[in-house]
Amino acid sequence: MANQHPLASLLRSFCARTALDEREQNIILALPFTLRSFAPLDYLARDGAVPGPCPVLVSGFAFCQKLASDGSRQIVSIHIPGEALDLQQIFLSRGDHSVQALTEISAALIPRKDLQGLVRAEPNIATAVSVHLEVEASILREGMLRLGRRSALQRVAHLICEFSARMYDAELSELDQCELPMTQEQIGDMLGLTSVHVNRTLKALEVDGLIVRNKRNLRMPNVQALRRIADFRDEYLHFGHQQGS
Amino acid sequence: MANQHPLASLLRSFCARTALDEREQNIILALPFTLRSFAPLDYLARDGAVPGPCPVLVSGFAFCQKLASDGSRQIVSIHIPGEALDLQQIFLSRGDHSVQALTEISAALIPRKDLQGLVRAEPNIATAVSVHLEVEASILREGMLRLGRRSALQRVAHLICEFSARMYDAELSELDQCELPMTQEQIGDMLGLTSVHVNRTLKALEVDGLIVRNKRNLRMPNVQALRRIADFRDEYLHFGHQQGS
DNA sequence: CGCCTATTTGATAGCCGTCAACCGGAGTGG
DNA sequence: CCACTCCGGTTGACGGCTATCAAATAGGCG
Repeated sequence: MANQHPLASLLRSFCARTALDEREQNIILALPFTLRSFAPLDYLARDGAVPGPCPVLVSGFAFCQKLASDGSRQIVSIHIPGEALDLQQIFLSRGDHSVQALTEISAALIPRKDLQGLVRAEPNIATAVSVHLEVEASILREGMLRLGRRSALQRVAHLICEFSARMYDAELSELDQCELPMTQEQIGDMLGLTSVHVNRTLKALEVDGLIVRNKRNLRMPNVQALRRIADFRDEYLHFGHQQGS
Repeated sequence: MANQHPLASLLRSFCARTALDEREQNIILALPFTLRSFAPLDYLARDGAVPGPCPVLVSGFAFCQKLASDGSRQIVSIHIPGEALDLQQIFLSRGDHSVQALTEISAALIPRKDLQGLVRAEPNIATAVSVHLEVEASILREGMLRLGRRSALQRVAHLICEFSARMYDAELSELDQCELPMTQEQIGDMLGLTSVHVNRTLKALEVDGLIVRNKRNLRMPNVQALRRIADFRDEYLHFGHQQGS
């Protein structure tokens, strides 16, 4: 029932990290929005443009990217159902990155004015939004460590660990199994590698028995071992009830 | 006069991006804090620890870092005087990165409770804090592009451009000149390079006439050319009056 | 003066990028 | 139904950028 509301899973992730009473929860669920579908690679926001309404992913996957002037792409984040896509920019007048659909998606578009008003009027909800921003920033920092200081094998393994951990936390998959919604080229654009090398690296992980592949579906027979070689610890994802004292 | 208040430059950067009236400005200046000095490499916050009071840099430089389990370090951000160091974590119960002094610094330590109370009671100030978080996140995303998709030469040039642009915006240096407060090893830890290669790269920039070095003091005879090869555009820093509509 | 750290330079190795070709499945149109 | 096309995935050969190892220089400080 509650799970059928398009914003239910966003609310769920807010409540997991910040205490919200019933009235506040209902205010979030009462936010105005319009549901819209997007095809793969459709833009939900453009780098340099004035931000539009804030999209919340109802189903499907999306990513944020930046382009270098030589055309090379860096995917800076990937988003799973239930996540807000553009909270990063509710108060900025220009986008600093683009947001694109990775798969077919359905998104609830919330007018920025309403979100801004909510943040002004409701301190607890404002806190929840700040926590959301802080967790996203934490994931970005871990992404920098991944890009700057890890080998290709570690990067790919780490991405798999992070993605499956987030999917598991959102109750969207098992911990030892997930379906990566990206092409190998997109994985490369996320990890600072070429698609060719991503391919070789996935194969190496498979030869080592750390993953089993079937198309883009991955099974991890030994999650502990995979996390060890990836140097993955999930603290930076700030799962669970993390309200500070 | 106002510039002598330890929080004056933080307030200044808030006001540059978010409209705050005089009452609100005075509330910020009335925040309780204790001034403290730190020696280079002293910790202001530790990865995994419960966050303490929030430090605001009054003088000197600081950085945030994460460690991989093999001991290699990734510096994820560098901070200049006037910046808040740990707003990222005011609402989180565990730090996800460490904060260390880069040089001798003086910091105003603000109790987290007071900051949290401020954010709850003052919507405009809460907005200013959110904008601060969003700008920091934007810098992290550009950092990911730098790490993932740029050559060593571009990375070093880009870092110089970013640092000098931020120092210039804070009115702490000229646009074509700055003093990098980091060792070459720390620059490497920021850019995903070794100190040896940073050294060679700095030399290459100097041979190309893009920088002139005197110890750690840099002069950029041709800022435009340096920015071009760095692929640096300052929009991601969200300078100026950026309050969204 | 002597120690320690930061910088500089050289030689070598290796990870990953580049280029190129081929494969395989899905969709399309004849 | 089958040929064609296209995109994503796979594999091999080769090269280059950057790491690694090593050593020498320079500067700061007791």
